[in-house]
Amino acid sequence: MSSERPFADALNRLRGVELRPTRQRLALCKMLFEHGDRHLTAEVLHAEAQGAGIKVSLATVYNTLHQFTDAGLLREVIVDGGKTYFDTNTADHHHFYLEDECRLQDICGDAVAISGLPTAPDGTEVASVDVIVRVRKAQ
Amino acid sequence: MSSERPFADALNRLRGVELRPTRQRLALCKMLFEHGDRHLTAEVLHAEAQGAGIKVSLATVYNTLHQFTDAGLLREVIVDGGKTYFDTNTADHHHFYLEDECRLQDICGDAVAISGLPTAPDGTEVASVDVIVRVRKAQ
DNA sequence: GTGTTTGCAAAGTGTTTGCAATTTA
DNA sequence: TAAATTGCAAACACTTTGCAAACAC
Repeated sequence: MSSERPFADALNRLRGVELRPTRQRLALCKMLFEHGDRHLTAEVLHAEAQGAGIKVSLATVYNTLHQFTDAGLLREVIVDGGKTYFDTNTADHHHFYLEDECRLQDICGDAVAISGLPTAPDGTEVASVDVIVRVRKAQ
Repeated sequence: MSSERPFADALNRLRGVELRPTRQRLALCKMLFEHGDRHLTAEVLHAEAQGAGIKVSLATVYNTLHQFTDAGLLREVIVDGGKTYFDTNTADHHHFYLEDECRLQDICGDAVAISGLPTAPDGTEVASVDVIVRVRKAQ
């Protein structure tokens, strides 16, 4: 969620993770976090930036999304080969994947419990548990 | 699991789903189902076939894997952008994903229970519920 | 000024496709 | 022989990379 000072918010967010607030990063940060939780691909964010008259190259969008992910501002979600979604919600939660629309929808993590999982294979530890509920148009 | 007549098994399997038992399909079917549950990419299966002296093109491996998947002999697993794994276990189950090795390991579905999932979004129905436990080398 | 970031275009990866030649029934 | 299948090479979608020019501090 964002306050009513999107530029100041974006600036603070970047400062918080020690990324230089360049024009491109500020603009992308603003678009990403201004309107609640979002699930975007690099291409979609790039198109959105173009549409808003912001000059950013696709390569920079990719770089920025990965920097934000490394900094913990975003989370990557893999549901569909050959496409990467970036989720602005970094809290513990799961996803519906609407196959017909190639769209993600959050499932709040608090309500969901998974029981009966075996312990991680020898020598490994759990990094994350992802639940993806694939749904499609009811027949 | 397979009997001790891998060629006969492969033949029966193909007949069961009404796919012509061509030399390539027979060979791939045999490799896939002869040795218990496997998680393979097209490239790996292709390399394995080459190694065994079987002449198959990569394109045919892709086609065949998709035909087998459509026929219900295989299941696709997506865990890693830009790579598709095919799982010879079509029973309801989940996966560990060993990130360091890019390798999948089955989690039997019987033991695992997921509670608290909300109902599918309006107008949709659940196609599948995939749980992926990402693990990495314990530090 | 110095080091960081950007944009472009090229390269990379995994996958799909069109079509002539081959194989299966 | 008719229809299905194969293999090749080209095309494809998405992503990453190298490097010179532009920018932030």
